[in-house]
Amino acid sequence: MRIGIITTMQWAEHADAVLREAGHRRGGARHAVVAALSSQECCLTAQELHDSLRQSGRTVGVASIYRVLDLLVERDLVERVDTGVGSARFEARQPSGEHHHHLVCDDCGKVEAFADEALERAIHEVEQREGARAHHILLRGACTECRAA
Amino acid sequence: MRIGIITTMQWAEHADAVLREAGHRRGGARHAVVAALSSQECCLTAQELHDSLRQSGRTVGVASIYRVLDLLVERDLVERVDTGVGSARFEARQPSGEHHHHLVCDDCGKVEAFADEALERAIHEVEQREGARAHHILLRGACTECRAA
DNA sequence: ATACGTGCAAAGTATTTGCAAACGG
DNA sequence: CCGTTTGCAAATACTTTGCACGTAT
Repeated sequence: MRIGIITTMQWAEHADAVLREAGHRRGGARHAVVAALSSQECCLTAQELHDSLRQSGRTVGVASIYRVLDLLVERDLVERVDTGVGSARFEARQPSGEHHHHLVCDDCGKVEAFADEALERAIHEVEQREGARAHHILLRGACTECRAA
Repeated sequence: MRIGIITTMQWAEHADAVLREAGHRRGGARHAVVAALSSQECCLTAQELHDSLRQSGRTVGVASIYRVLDLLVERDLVERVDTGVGSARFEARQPSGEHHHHLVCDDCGKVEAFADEALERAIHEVEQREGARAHHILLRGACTECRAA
């Protein structure tokens, strides 16, 4: 079970390697954004990244954050999630293909993760048939918190 | 096969009925937007709706278009599709539950529709399990045109 | 050394809001 | 009549771009 498995920790190195091979230099902003993304379970907005970096003492211009994210998305290193509520969200894409999808709360806009194997199998078939390279699924409903309240 | 089937033509009346029961009045802008959506197979942007209405001689303020769309989305009469490319898109939601999903072209940004029964079954189960009310699936890849080119 | 990366501020889109007039029930 | 709906313009939210400077290779 070791082959093909790349842990979250290793994602940052993987991203750096891909970009280096593509001829990109690694400035401070990109390094900080990649580090922040790699330590994150679920998707973040550009603003959240910006705030989180500032709190760790490394202020990065918001424009650089968007530019780095663009680059990462182009290379399929990061997935962009558009929930339709607030700004776009971004999360690291594991090269293993392992991933989850999201539920957006109708009430408070919060985003939760979910995963399902049968669903993945079904969508993988459709993906092949339609010649697509990637997919993303969005559920709408009440998040755990709003359901309880 | 007649029970439960509501055709596209009937969607407009259905929408009007739902909104009337909710205590909304039917002004000209809303009527025009509902009519435009009902005659449309696939999702449109607010701008496309605006242009299309102007061409049919009924100019509607863009703010009203957004307000009407908000109302329709709130009542689950319209589905909002965020492709991450350009603006949000909107399409009529058939009360029968019949619907399709979309593929966004990485190349030109065009949006194509697709449907799959097995996929619907799989996602329906997840929806139940997670307590969600709706779902939407986005594929990314090359559209028919860009694949040919 | 030299081109790429970065930050700032300005510009660009997409969408929402305030307000007064028009209009439906 | 009264409160909703509408259109306009202004405001806001998010993202991209221009440009001068820094810095990795």
